Formats: sequence, structure tokens, C-alpha cells
Amino acid sequence: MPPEEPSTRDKLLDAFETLLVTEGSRSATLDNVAGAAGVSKGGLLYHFHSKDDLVDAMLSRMQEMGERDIAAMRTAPQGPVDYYLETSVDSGSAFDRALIAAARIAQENDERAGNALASLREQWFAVLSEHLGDEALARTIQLIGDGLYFDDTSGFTHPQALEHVRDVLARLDF
Amino acid sequence: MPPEEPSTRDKLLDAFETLLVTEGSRSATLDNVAGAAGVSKGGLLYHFHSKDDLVDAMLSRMQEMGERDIAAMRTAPQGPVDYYLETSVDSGSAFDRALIAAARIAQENDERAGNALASLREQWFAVLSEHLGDEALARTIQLIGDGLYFDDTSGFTHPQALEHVRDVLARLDF
DNA sequence: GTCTATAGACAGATAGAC
DNA sequence: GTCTATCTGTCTATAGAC
Repeated sequence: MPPEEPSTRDKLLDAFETLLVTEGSRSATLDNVAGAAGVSKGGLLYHFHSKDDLVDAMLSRMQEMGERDIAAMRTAPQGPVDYYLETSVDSGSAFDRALIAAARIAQENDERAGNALASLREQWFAVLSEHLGDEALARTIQLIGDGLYFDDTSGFTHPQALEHVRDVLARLDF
Repeated sequence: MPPEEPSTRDKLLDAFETLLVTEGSRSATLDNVAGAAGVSKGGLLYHFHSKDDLVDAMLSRMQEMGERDIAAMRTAPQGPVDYYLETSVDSGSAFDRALIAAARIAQENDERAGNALASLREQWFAVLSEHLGDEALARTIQLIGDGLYFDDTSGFTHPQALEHVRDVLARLDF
């Protein structure tokens, strides 16, 4: 059977994330979100009683994807380090979009978003640290991942960045 | 003679930056900026005719500080690499605050801010690359700097991060 | 140079029709 | 489940007093 059309609820969450990522939090208004999802503001507010509600739902969806990502990282055939660095380059996946959207919300002084992201980061670090048995190296690799992510989401794109990082890490033989 | 009290104009720019950094772009309204600087909205609009004007002035001030920073990086006694990494940890300096504020503006799809930041980044990279004679290493160090900066400004603080990075870089003997 | 008052657009949210 | 109409507050910006 063909893939289902996403529910209106999911279309609204997608539109909210996309607006946050591409135009920033000031453009992610209820009006714009509803419009981008092809419904009216009243329609949006049937699914989410308030903007806070919309944020909560977005973060829940992100956390679910996060659990799956960390499980995938633990069992990745290329190993956790390469998996982590590869997925730090924005691939345009639904999870990437959710992470960037959550970061935008966190910047508006939102504790829920800040805590959700902090929790994910701790789990990524734990996997790197366990696998490498070297906290300093694990921290450095996470910083490189943060840098890749930051550059991508800020429009500072360097096509060879990942290649350069692999080159340098290869000199460290771990 | 004692240091001069900052002008109202500078107090307004400082307040704008601080609001952007601590509470995000949605809180950086003309009302809030004026209030934080201790003047009325009318007072603000005497100095800056529009919000766009305020952004332009903020970016100009940042670019001036950026030129001085790149000059300091070139002649730093500890060398450009260590200077760059140290100043990537948010020290709370006026320049750091301006950089973070500009990043917030850039995220709202503002080309001026995006271009100003991209230009600074290219100059930092050029100094690193010249000094090291190794593009891959220069890129990796810039990514680590971006990671340090991103973590600090997102509230993901790791007190030992800089120490860990130095530890790992020491293994690369360059 | 700084203020108050106000205009006009837009924000989040409610009520009720369909 | 989705719509329109509307309320209330806030946003940027203007006008004019002091």
C-alpha cells in the first residue's frame, strides 16, 4: 500500500519546524504556520490549543526521533564516530530539521527546548566516550560535530569540511 | 581622566545586543531595547530611524571590532591557533556579544548579518590556514572553535572543553 | 535630545457557524 | 475537523510637545 498522506497535525508540525529553520522564530507565527500547512488559524488551534502546545508537540516528536538516532548510532556499521560526524552535516532529514527548530526555540529562552537538546547531547557524548575510552577525544569530536552543524545551519557551507575532518582524525590513530 | 559614560546611542546598541543574546530576537523589540537602555521608544527612534537602522549600526560596530580582532590574532604572542580557540569560548566581551547578536539576526534570514559574519569567518580561516600551511587542519580547528562558540551560546557549557581540545591537538604535533 | 500620544498592522487566542 | 469573525494586546513607526 502507498505511503499515507501525513495527518493535518503532522503537516502543522512540519510547517512550524520549516518556518523556524528557514525564516527564524519571528516568522514562525500561528498565522504563517497555518498558512504554510494549508489550513486556517482556527484549524491549527483545534489541534494545538496554544503556541506552547505546538512547541511541546514538536519537542516530543523530536525526542522520539532522538531515541531512534542514538540506538542507530550505537549499532552503526561505520562505528559511532563516523555515524555522528556524518549526521552532524545537515542532510535535510526530518530529525535534522527538528533539531534546528528546537535550537531556535531554545534561543528564545525556552527551558523545555534547552533541556531536551541538552539531554540528547549528553547521550551522544556518552556513546562517543564509551566507544573511544577517551573523554578528551570524545569531547573534541563532539565539538567538531557541533561546528559542522553550526556552519550548516548558519549558511557557512564548506563542501570539503567533512573530508578535512576525516583527514585530521586519521592522523590520531585511535 | 575617568572612562566616559557611554553615549545614549551606544547604550541602545548594547541593550539591543544583550536582549538578542539573552532572550532571543522575539524579545528584542524597540520597546524592550529602549526600556533596557533607560530611554523611551521615541528617544530610541531619534537615534535610529527604524529597526533596520539599529541592525545596520550594530553590524558596523561589530565589523570594526572584527578588524581589530583579526589584527590581534595575527600578532598574538601565543600564536593564532591558541588565540582563536581561547576567544571562541564566550568571555562575555563586547565583541563576543556582538557576534552572538549578529548570529541571531542572521537566523531571521537577514543577508546583511549573514554576509558580515561570513566575511569575518573567511578572514579567521585565512589566518589559520596561512599560519599552519594545512587547510584540513585549519578547517578542523575552525570547526572546533565553532563548536566551542555554539556550545557556550546554547548553554551547553563544559568547563574542561578547551583543556580537552588542547590535549587532543597536542597529539598532532604541528 | 527626549518625551507622550496615537496610528495602523499583526500577534495569540476565543466563540460559534458549518 | 475546519472555517470566519472578533477580541485584546503588542509591534513598528509617525507627529508634535517640551
